[in-house]
Amino acid sequence: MQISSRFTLAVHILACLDKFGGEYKVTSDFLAGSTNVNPVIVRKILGQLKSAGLVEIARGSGGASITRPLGDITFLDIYKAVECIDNEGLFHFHENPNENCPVGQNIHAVLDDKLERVQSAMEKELASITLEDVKNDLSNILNKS
Amino acid sequence: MQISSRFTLAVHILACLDKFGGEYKVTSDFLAGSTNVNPVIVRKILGQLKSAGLVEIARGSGGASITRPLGDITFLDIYKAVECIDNEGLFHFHENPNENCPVGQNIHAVLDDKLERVQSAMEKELASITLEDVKNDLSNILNKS
DNA sequence: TATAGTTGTAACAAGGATAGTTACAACTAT
DNA sequence: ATAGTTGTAACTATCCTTGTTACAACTATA
Repeated sequence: MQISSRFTLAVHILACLDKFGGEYKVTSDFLAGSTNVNPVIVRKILGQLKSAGLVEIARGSGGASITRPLGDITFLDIYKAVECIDNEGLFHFHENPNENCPVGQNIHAVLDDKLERVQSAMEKELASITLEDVKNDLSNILNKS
Repeated sequence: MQISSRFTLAVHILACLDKFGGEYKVTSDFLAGSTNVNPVIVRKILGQLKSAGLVEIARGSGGASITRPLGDITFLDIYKAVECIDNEGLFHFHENPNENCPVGQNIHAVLDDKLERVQSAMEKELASITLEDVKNDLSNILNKS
């Protein structure tokens, strides 16, 4: 099971908003062109980013833009915005282990803290990367060529 | 998107193999009873654990057992055994970003090392937990009651 | 050797998520 | 008033997960 492409798509979109925001009006059609993804999908993701407060979108006239300094937007912010695992954790438990079995009765309690540690490790790393890093690395590549 | 319940199920199964292995013949039906999951699903997971060298299964007569000391089986071993992400990484990329766009052309190169870091952080944590930990924590709970 | 219990696997179905697409009302700068 | 854009509903195809039935292959043991 993989994390959906909405995440990389969202990063791609945000990178475009930064890169082209000054020069062009960045609409869902514009972004659909760069990502090669359907404009409606782009709008859905933009909507999620907006709900998370990461972008604002001009109704009617069109065009989106980033609301915060790039260094203040982490991959964790983006991940949480587009990946709908609100109350659920990263791991999916089998539903109804047998309460009459000493293992089945306690497996949840035994695993919960361990799975929590794994999820935290992942989120900590996600939180250590910002859009600023993406911008810098992209600039380096573009300047070389 | 969540990691499938095959993972927690596999840990549950391995915990049962250790707990009941001396006393009972632990068959897929037995395990289906503790996990409350269909015996065919149990057999599939046992098959994956066998392919990974973590268990051996008695054909014909029935019953499975763990092949290694519990401290030598990490959550990462189990994760890799049951989660089929062989060549693919944890993150799923959108397929065909526009090669004519400076962002689309380089987004993959820019993100790859960052996503790799996230995946490594998660796997490192998975590798730090063993079935020995599960056994100990389970014992502690059972002794208290 | 015949039997009974078990494994391995195929085949199918239901359910949920992803991703694509069309369509259209609502909105707003010009 | 218009033209371009957003937000959203509705529908589809596809994939993955999980559950289920069915049955051939296997082996301990009676």
